[in-house]
This record gives sequence, C-alpha cells and structure tokens, in this order.
Amino acid sequence: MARYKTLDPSALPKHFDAPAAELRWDRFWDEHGTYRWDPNRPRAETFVVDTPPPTVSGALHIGHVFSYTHADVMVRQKRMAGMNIFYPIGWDDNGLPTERRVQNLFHVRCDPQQPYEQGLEIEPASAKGRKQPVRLISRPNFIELCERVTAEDEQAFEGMFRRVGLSVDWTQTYETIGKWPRQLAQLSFLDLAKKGHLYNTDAPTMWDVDFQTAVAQAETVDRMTTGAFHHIEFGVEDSDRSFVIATTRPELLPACVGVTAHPDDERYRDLFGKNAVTPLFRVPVPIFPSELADPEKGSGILMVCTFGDQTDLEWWRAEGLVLRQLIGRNGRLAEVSFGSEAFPSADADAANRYYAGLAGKNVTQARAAIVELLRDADGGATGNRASLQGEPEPIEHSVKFYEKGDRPLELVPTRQWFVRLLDKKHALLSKGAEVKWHPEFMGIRYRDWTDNLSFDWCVSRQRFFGVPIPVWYPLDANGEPDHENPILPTADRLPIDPTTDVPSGFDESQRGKPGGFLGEEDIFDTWFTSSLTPQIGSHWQLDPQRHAKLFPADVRPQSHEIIRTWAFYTIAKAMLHEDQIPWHHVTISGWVLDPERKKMSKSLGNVVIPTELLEKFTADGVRYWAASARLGVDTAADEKVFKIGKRLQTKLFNAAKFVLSQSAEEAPITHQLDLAFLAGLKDLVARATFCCDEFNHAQALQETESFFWSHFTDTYIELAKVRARDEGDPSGQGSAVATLRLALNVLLRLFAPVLPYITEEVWSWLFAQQTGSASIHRAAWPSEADFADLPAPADASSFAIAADCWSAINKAKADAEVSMGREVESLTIVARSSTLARLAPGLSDVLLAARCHAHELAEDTTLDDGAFAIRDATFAEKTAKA
RNA sequence: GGGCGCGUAGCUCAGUUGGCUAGAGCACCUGGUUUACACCCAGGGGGUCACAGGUUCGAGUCCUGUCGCGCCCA
Repeated sequence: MARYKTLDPSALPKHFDAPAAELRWDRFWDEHGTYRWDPNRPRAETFVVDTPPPTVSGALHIGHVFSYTHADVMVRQKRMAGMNIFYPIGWDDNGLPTERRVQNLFHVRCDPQQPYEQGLEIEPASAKGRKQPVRLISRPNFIELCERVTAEDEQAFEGMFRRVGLSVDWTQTYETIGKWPRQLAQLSFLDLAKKGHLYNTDAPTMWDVDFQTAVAQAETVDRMTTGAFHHIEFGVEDSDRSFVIATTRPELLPACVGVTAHPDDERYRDLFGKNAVTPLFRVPVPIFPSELADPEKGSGILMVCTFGDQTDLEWWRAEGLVLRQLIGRNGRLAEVSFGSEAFPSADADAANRYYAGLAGKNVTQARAAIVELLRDADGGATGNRASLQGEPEPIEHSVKFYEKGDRPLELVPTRQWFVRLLDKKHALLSKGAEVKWHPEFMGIRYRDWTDNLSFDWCVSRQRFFGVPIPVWYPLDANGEPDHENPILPTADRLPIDPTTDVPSGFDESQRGKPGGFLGEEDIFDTWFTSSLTPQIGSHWQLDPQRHAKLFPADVRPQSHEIIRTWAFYTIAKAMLHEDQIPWHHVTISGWVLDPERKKMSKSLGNVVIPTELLEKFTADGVRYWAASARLGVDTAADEKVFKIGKRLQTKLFNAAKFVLSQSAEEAPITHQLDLAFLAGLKDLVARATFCCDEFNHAQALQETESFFWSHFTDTYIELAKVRARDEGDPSGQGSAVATLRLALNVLLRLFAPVLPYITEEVWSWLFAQQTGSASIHRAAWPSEADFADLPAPADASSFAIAADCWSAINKAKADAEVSMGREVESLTIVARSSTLARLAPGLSDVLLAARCHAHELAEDTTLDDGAFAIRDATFAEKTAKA
C-alpha cells in the first residue's frame, strides 16, 4: 500500500491571492484551449449557447456580469457533464449608441454630402473644442471613427468578461458589423426578399426627429409626459353652430384633416356629415363619427391631424382622409401655402399670414406660438371671439418616444423597408410556444407582445454605421427611382455597399443618372443583424455542415427587457428562413437593482460599476452573488451577498489545505461514520444534478454550499479529524483520509461552475495530477460513479446521530462557558436505547472530537427518538498554552 | 384599463407535487483563539408566512376576493 501524496501546508500562502490566481488561470485556460469547441464531435454531444452580443458602446454594467454569469454557470456544468460546448461571443457595435458616442466624443456629425478626407485624424474634443460649432465629416470618415471607438470598447468588454471568468471560446468571436455577420445579414435580406416577406413603401412611420431615422415598434417606449388640453373652438360650415375640441397638440391645427366624436354622443350627432371650419386657417374638414372617440375625454369631440398620434393614423386610413404633412424629418413645421389644393382655405391670405409665424419652428416653439395666435379674436372660428377657450389645462399622459430619444416620436411619411410579420402572428405564437422558457411565465411576455403587434417590422434606418441594405433602384428616363423593382445583388457578391458598389450590368458612371441606378443609402435596424446570432454562430448559408451541427442552438440566455426585441426577432428570423425555432430553451435573468432595491439608471446615479466589485470581492465572490439569484428574479447588488461569496472562497481554500495535508497509508473506506457521511454526499450530488437539469443552478449552489459548510467543514471534518491523524489505527485513519479527499474532490467539482478560480487552484494542488484532468473544468461532473466502489452504510442516519450527539456536548460546553476545545473529564450521554444503538458507529469519533476522556451511556425513555441530553459533565482545568 | 411577478425574521432571500416544532446568511446577544480557517467556531433571541374568506384530516404552498409594491403592454 502506498502512502497518500500530501500537501505541505506551510508551502502555501496563508491567504488565497485571488487577483494573482485570476490572471494565472485565465492564461492557463487560454493556453490549454480549455473552453475550445471541438468541431469533430457529433451534434448529440454538443451544447450550443447563443449569447447576447453586448452593445459595446454602452457602459460596463453590473447587469452584464449578472446575466452572463448565469449563462456561464450553466455552460460550465454542461461542459463537466461531458458536453462539447459551443460558446461564442459577439460585440454589437453598429447602431445608434456608437454613433452617439462618436458624435459626443469627437464633437462631429456625419454629413453624407461631405467629401472623404484621406487620413483624417480627429482627437477627442476638449471642453473648449465642444464650444466650437460641430464639425461635419463624410460618411466614410465617420465610420472610421466608429470603428476606432468600438475597437477600444471591445477591449474593455473582453477584459471584464475574462476577469469574471466566462468560459467563452474566445476563438469564436464576431462583431455584428464584421464581414461575415454583414454578409449574413444581407443574405438574410435576399432570402426574405425571395420568399416574399419584404416590401418597401412610402407610408407614415414612427420617426425620431433628433436622430432623423425611422424606428420600429419594439424600440418605442411610452413615457408619462406633462402636456395640456387646449380647448379650441371650431366653426361649422354654412352654419352659426360651433363646438369646442380638446387637443394636446394645438400646433397641428394647420394639419387638421377632420373632426370626430363618438356616434352615440348626443352633443355632436347633428354634426356628422357636415364640414367643420378650423380657426385661423379656415380650412373645411369633414366631421365623422368614430367608436374610437372617447366621450369622457376632453370635450368628447376632437380634431384629426396629420399626424398627432397613432389614432390619427387609423382615422386617416379608415376614413380616407387627405394628407397634410406639416412636421418634417427635422421636426420643424414645413413651408406650406394655404389656398393650394393640399391646403384649402376660406381665407387663404389670413391663413398664410398666421402660418408665416409658424413655419420653421419646432413643435414646442410652434405650440407656444399658435396658442398666442388662438387668443386673437380676429382668427376665431365664429365671429369676433378668440377660439382658445380658457387657459390650457395641464395633464399627464403617456407619449411614445424612441427608447433612446429625447423628444416624442412623430409620424412622418417616408420610404422604408418592412418585414411582413402581422400576417404571421399565429405562426410566431406557435414557434414561441415550442421554445421552453425559464422561468416559464416569461413566455407570456413573448405571447402578449406578439399578440399585440400592430406594425410590420420596419428594418431600414436613416443612419450611417450599420449594415447597408443591399439594393439599388433603377432610374427612369427622368431620373426617378423605381422602388417597385429594386435590383438585388447575387449572393456571391455579398457583403456589398450599394453606395459604392455597382449593380451588375451597370457601371459607376451611371450612378444617379437617368436610365442608370441609385444605391440605397439606408442601413439595417441593428436587430436585423442581431436577430441572426444563432446563424452567425453556425455560419448559416456559408457552411451547411457546421450549420447542421450548431443550429438550432440549445439555449439562449438573456434578460427580460429584450424579449420583444432580441428574442422576438430571432424567433421570427428562424421561422422565416427555415421554419425552425432558433433555440430549444431561453433562460431569462432578472434586473439588477441597486442596494436600495431601486432600478439602476445613469440619471439616478446609482449604477454599480462591476470592476470595483471584482476588485473588492474577487471574481468568485461576484459570481457567487449572480449564481445565487434564481432566473427571472430581480436582484439587488447587495454587498452582503458578495461578502458571502468571498467568505466561501476563503473557506474552501482553508478546508482544502487541511484535507490535502492529512497523510495516511492508502486504505479503503470502511468506517461506518465515513460511509454514512458519504451517503449524504451522494444524495447531494443527485439533488444538485437534478437542479441543474431543471435550470435551477441557484438551488444547486445553495444545497452544495449548505452541505459543504454544515456537514463537511463544521461536522465531518471535526468528527474525523482525530482519527485522520491516528497512526495507531491505520484502517480507520486511511478510511478517514480517503473520505476527506473524496468529499473535497466531489464538492470542488460541484462548486466549479460557480467558483471557477478557487476550485481550479485547489484542484491543481493534487487532484489534477491524480485524476489526469489538468483542469477541473474538464473533469467529470460528480455522479454515482464517484461512489461506485463504496459499500452502503449499515445505517445512513448514523452520521446525523453522531452530529447531534456531538452538538449536545457542544451545547453543554457553551452553557458552561468553556471553549469547544476544553477537555472533558467525564460525562453521561442520555438518550433512548434505540438512539444509543444508532450512535454506536460514530461514538468513538464523537468522544475524540469532544475531547472526552470518560463517558457513560444512560437510557431515558422520556426523550424523543434521536434526541440527546448530556449530564454530569465535568471539564478539565483550562490548560495554559505554551 | 389588460397581463405578469412579488409580499415569509430587523435586512437579503430559500421553502419541489399541500405533510413533523417555517429555514439559511447577514445583523443582534452570550461564550470561545481549537496546530485548516477570527474572512473562524459553539450557543441564543427574533416570524399572526400582507389581509379576509374557502377547499382539506392538514395550507407559507391550492381556490376566491382585498390591499400594497414592481415590471410589461395599451
């Protein structure tokens, strides 16, 4: 029999140096390809993760650490369970956040009219520089700056993710603006076009006047906003009658195209079918009934404009009203001429005079100006009376904004590309139901969103840093583009940029010329590319074999605020392209709240910076916090929890040092206390594995932690400690040391997904060599196999009984206010005889742990089964310590 | 207005399909340096499980209603 190889504890540092270990192991994992995907193993052994590509221009946020750690814990467990992990990561760099950052950082704006300046170097603007007028630069120069900024931002993100210990395969990274994702996005466009899911049309679209781009329904938010009801008197054509409408948007009065009230509203019934006359501009507009008009709201009668809100759009469509577009793309009131066909007026001169003061103003300015005009008695709709009735009445109402925008969205008719989705709600719902959502109720969010979808997906954006929409339009003899017959590139040419590339059959000289072509200038909605992350990973259309191995993915981890965007669009794309679901499972992480349980936001100034936490509590400590939160549950970034993680790391370090420094002749595990303890550990393994299979990693952690602390370190180690050092009892000693090692080995592996650093560190001391598995993260997840050679204990409860008995002695010591280490001269252990019988296998260890020299056993049938009492304890004098 | 989630110890949270006296950590109190660990150990106090009904032999758990908080969508 050989002796166990042991560790010299004095060779180890007193404390675990986490920062050094983090650097060391990161390098080790990188060099050893520990997290590399093996393309040669079959699909059945592969576990594919579709990770969120974070917006790199955003700030590093504790929310990233939180949800990415959830994913990583899951992945690490699956890897240990034998799966070949495909775990890529991407950076979402295109889109508005980057553009905005570049604009602010360099104090520039993109102006496509500007010529490209070769080798243009721009430094970040100083405070002084910011006071200068903004510098206009060409589109290619602007994009160069975007690329420069994102390259830096990606470094920061990668650094943080590595620091957190994500077991990402860093050879499988991509950028959503990179060549092959760009190629895939354009391939996606061609495929959708071929299948008839795309169209472009000139129609009222939600428009952000600051960013000057169209936005999709999914990117809008309702914000409670202070407004005011303005009561404005309208006249009725060929009549003395008048009525008062209430509106929050008086500046749109010149764009009024109709008036409506509820069909049952007695007050206005007689007006239906007649024309109203607007004040100031004297425009005749039809009065029609509509169920959508709320008699309770305002005066019950209201004006319909081009376009005040979504309902105006509905009325415009349903009633076939005329279009009087006033708000331009820049958010200012356009020049219009009353008395023209589009803007008729009973008094065009007066109308134009009034409007002259409004043209060119933005919405806020125009509103103030028109309120003043409405106070003018001359402009009144009826006789000599100001049409504004009373003062505007302040109200709070919800207004649609672009989620990143500062001013309300306007509905502006523009030509946009759409993906047809409204006709596919049913199919989208059934695809969503095929996916398993964790927690389950998050699937309801998807269902509700899909149910309530009211626009097709607008995928074109009038921006610069993004994937170009790969189309050209033929120009007719007059140089007018034919939008109905766009020219598409062939797939083999992708990726292309239609503003610089030329459609086949044309040459560059024909760009913009009659009979020539025009390149589309718009780019895609970022989600158009991001919705392809499973296909980006699998190289859809580029590598069919790889695609077959990696698509659909197994799991999509994400947070719940992007169910309606990322999850929804990804499901839509997988369905439209291949009639598939993109992944089998979705796991949804909750919000990270501040320590006061408030939502974090920049404006509240309560954002927690992850790097500081990583410094303070180590990666394992931060991961512990994230991993202890169940999926879907909003979780406070509470220092108390980070501390527990750090403490657990320290405890593991110390316990491992002790266990691995115990020496003995190798021997089988035969002692009943050891077998009974290990039976409990075997149970734990089964429960933890079950939890992981159910995506409940938080519970697996909790059970493991609780077992580790209370059963292993506080109890088993203490009970077995003396025997483990008893050279006079080789089989008992060997059994104890073997048990300590087996338990540590198993517990380390159970903790490894959550605490990758400390477990790897400890593993490297002896187990790596002993097992032949260089990294714990490539070692097998614990299972029954770890206990296969062990006989069953005669009584599995004997460990708990021994622990209870020891506890009773400890209580006697605590009551006597002596230390736990105090020697006991003698005591009497009292219990039922059946309890005493069950104590027998562990009694000697209990007495040794309690430092008890002499004892008696006594029966007491009044005690409960399993209960102990300690009587007649006499303690030795406190020995002076040398 | 509709949907979803939550409400358990001072704080942060567990609590499977209903089943012993409702748990953990932190905080608090008492005691203890014991050659793995004071980032530790032992012991202790602390709960009308939001409220009101109901089903059941039995409800923190299931049903109905009410109140409060949060989120999503109108």
